[in-house]
Amino acid sequence: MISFDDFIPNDTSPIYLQIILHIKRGIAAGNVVDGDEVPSRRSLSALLGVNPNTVQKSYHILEEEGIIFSSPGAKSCVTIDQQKIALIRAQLLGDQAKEMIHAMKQMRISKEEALATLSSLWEDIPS
Amino acid sequence: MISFDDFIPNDTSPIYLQIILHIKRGIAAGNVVDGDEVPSRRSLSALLGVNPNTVQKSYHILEEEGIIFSSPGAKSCVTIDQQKIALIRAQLLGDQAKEMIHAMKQMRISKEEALATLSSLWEDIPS
Amino acid sequence: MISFDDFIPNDTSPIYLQIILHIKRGIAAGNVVDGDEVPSRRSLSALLGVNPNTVQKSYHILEEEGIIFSSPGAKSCVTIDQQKIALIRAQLLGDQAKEMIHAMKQMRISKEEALATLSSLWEDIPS
Amino acid sequence: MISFDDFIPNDTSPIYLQIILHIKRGIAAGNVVDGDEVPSRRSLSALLGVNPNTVQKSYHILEEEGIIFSSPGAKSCVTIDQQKIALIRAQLLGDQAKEMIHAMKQMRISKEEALATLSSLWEDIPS
DNA sequence: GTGGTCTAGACCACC
DNA sequence: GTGGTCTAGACCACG
Repeated sequence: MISFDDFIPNDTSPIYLQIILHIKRGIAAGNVVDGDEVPSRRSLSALLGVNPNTVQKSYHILEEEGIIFSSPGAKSCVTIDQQKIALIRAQLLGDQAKEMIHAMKQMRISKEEALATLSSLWEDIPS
Repeated sequence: MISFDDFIPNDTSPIYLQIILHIKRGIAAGNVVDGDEVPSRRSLSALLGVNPNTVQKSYHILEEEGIIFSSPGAKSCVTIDQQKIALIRAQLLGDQAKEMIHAMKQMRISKEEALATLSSLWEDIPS
Repeated sequence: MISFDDFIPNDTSPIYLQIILHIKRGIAAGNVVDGDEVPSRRSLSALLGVNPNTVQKSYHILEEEGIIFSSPGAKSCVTIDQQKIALIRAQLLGDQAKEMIHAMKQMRISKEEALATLSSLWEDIPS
Repeated sequence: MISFDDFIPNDTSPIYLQIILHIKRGIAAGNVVDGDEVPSRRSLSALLGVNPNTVQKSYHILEEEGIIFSSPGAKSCVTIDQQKIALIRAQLLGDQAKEMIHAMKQMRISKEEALATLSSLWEDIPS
């Protein structure tokens, strides 16, 4: 089951997109296997303190992307194989790295300073 | 004059925030000195393909933060000293690094793999 | 519920200010009591033929003045006591009278003619 | 010559409309006769502390309404007869009275209180 | 359905 | 030309 303990909402991006991203990252982390359940709309909305509709919207999009599968009355579950997981992981990792590099270059920060900063802050961020 | 050639819009964050971030990164890069002009609302909005009002909102917030100065009929300009620049740079660098680390940890990606990915992609991203 | 049947838009003053004025006059008239609902942004904008955003602006200002109270998803309502009502009434009455007198004096119209004109037209204006 | 000593700008209506109204009221007051000069663009803009373009806009509209007449190089002057003056006066007086009555009725203020308020404040407003 | 925000286009006043 | 404001329409999150 995907954990949402480390979900940190930010208000510059729509919540439903943040939820999608969180779930994809959980999948990339290998925390889920094919057939795993996802939290129910009700329980997740209660946990995150958001509206059930918002969670519903996230799940609906993930369903359209073929990542989760719902059937009426039953729990929703993840439908994904190892290949897809690797793909998602590579995609998210690459995007994040590119965004970081782009930001650094806009600020004229050298590769060395960027890597050193990341390295020094690494332990400070809780898992 | 601050350049917007390398401005890459993304649609998950409000445009006016992206503009603010771009300008702050330009300041952090040392591309701007005290008294420098910023592009007019109209010219920048035409360049970015957005509404002048969106640029206006960005500039208004930057003005409230004491980073730019405007007066009716005249060009707006940057009002900033070296200390503020250093502060903005440290803030942006730290925030970006923390976001990267948070994403990596959510995906259970090790420090080594993260740094290696950044390193290998560094040259691919144009300045 | 406050009525907008007798709302007459004029195009020399911003609509959002006219809406604010109309609501304050309704309060001064005693048509509204503490806890009364105000029309929703959408319904009022449809009724007046303006954009919901324009109504939103009016309500936002009234909220800053402590006259109405809003919370997401719920209906907005009036928060006002008898003292505030008397204050608003006195303010609006005084302002209106002063503006009338100022206009009369600019046109060199005597007090007698002004009062006589008001008196003779009084019945012609529908409530 | 029309006086602008008692011109009191308010920021809820465009300045060029306020200037037009002021001139019309001056005409209604009988302060001008046919052929009278109006202040030059430059002098009036300096007096009111506004931009010459704004005064120009007011004069242009008055010209289209046939109230003032300009010819290149010469001073602009009022072209109006006694009949027109009476018409303008009646119009402005009626409009002002109607607006006052409408406001009073919206606030459920009686004719007696309205007249009494006007009467009591009359001397307080400077000519 | 509700309130709140973001983006868009037109207009006003100024240099 | 410049900055500033008002109105418009679409979208997000909530009850």
